[in-house]
Amino acid sequence: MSVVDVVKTYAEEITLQLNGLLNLEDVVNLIEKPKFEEQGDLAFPCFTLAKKLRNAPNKIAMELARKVDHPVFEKVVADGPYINAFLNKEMVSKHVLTSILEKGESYGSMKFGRGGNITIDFSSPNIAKPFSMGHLRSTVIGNSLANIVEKCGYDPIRINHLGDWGTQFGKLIVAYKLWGDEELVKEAPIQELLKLYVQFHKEAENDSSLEDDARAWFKKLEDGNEEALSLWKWFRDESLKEFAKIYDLLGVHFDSYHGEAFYNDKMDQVVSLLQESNLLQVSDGAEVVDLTEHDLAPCLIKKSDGATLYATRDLTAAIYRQEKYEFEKSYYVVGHEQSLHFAQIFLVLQKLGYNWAKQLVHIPFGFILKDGKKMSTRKGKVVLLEEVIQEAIQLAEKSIADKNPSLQNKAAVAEAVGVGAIIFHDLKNDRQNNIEFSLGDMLKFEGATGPYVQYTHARACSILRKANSFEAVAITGLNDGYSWSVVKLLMEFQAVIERSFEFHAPSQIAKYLIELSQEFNKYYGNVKVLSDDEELESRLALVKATTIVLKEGLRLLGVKAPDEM
RNA sequence: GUCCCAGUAGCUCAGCUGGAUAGAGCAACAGCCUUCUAAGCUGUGGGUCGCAGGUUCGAAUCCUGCCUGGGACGCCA
Repeated sequence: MSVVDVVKTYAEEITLQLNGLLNLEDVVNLIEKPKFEEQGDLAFPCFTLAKKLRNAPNKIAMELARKVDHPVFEKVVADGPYINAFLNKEMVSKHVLTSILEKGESYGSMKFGRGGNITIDFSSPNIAKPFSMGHLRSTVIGNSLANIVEKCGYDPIRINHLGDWGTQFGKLIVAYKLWGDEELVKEAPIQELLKLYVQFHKEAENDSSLEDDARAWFKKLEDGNEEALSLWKWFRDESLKEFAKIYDLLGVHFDSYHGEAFYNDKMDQVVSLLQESNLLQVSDGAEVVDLTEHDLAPCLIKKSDGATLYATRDLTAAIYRQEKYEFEKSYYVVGHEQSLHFAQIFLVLQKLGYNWAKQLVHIPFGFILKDGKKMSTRKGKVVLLEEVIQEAIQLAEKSIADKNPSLQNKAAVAEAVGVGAIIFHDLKNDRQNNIEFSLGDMLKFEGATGPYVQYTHARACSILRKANSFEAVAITGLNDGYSWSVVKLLMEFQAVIERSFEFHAPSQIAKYLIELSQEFNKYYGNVKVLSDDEELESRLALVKATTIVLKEGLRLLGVKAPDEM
């Protein structure tokens, strides 16, 4: 049983009394959650009816409330212009708890995706640059969306579209040849390459010929020049090793690491396709697709020196992915600053006659700001993710030493808590918000945080461990207000997942988990679970069901839920 | 200049497909561990929902204009 079921029942009962004035769907859409606990569990506002019947909403509510009757409702009352229904706590909680225990971690799973593929392009860090806080957002949002989509019955294809191609490599090669040192690079590849990259931009401010050299070297790379290629490969390998450490810590994996370079030999076809379709125009020596009819700037396909651009690769990648995966949807979890770029390539694909272009979705997110401004790699202004993660883990270790020194496998728990804090901090707010970088906020373990949810889960697990035996056979349902608040939230789980899918919003789940934790902690503080009476089994069922939903919800965010902490 | 995103409590944010008395967390203050993990719970104070119009029985929510912050706007990605 879920909210959807009880809402439907309520709507059916109301519709029955309306003689076709409103259809079932209208009524379902009108039903809302009352604002205050004492107003009941479901509310139906009578304003629309008032208009149709030309009668006062309060009167209509009074009349209807008298007529609606169903065993699942304890009572139905008129409250001003609303008809408020109070659910039968015992009956509903019995159903909800039994169903969660039966389904276990598959509670809340849906099948509407019917196994269709959804490709998710996320993380996509740039080779030879450090994995910054900025990439964290794409990584955790994309990873969570993959989990959510899977929970809805789709098959997610996790794609790490590595930034392993482009003029930046020309810059890097120039910088390395001018100032680089093989030994230093071998010792600390990412730091050293970043230094070279930053130095390049500094020197290029006074010497614009460097930019020309960089473009030339990138052209050589694209044409298969051996020296360029071997340097490129070396930079790439070293970077991937570094990234693997981070992904391991975050618990993220990919189905494909095909980055930009992978499409290098596939772009010609796409360019010819554009030509055949008469979409290409020459403008200032570059080849572009004009988009003025859509009020957009033209999409650049080839530079005046014949080298390709970002758009060329993304067009090629989209076509390749459709051919290979036949996706039903294709997500791009990429920063908000690239909105124009994606609008352009989606339009170009449509102009090429691809119907599936409608299934492409750019999922933008806000920046991580430093002092109110976007962080810039070019100036070396980055905060390294790995350092932040390590710091979080150390803090978690300290916390454990302080609060639970006898804990087993401390290291694993500290990692789960530290990493959980960072992931949760990123996911709990709307994607679109810019975030001012704050180490303090990320490392907070109290209040609305990942560790708070994890802690709630661990507490609940602890009760279950202390219960002598728990067969879950004698669940009779619960009737008190504290457990009811928890049960009501438990039955909303599926609806929350659906909403997070619809809006590509992991934050919906994070907010929900906070709320569930708060209600459970109130319950914990007010009700003694382990006391021996006839409701013991039902209370244990509530506790067990809560652990299931908390753990599964955290999993959808990519956060672990230790049994003890 | 054009376009996109945002503006809600001291701070960080929910609420935004219109509905009842605008909510959390942090910070401040005051309580609660001989009883299931105090990373917790309870209480207090704190708001012209950026501003001005409009639509509506009803607007933080929808529309228009303006202000503020961030971003994008051709050879970076």
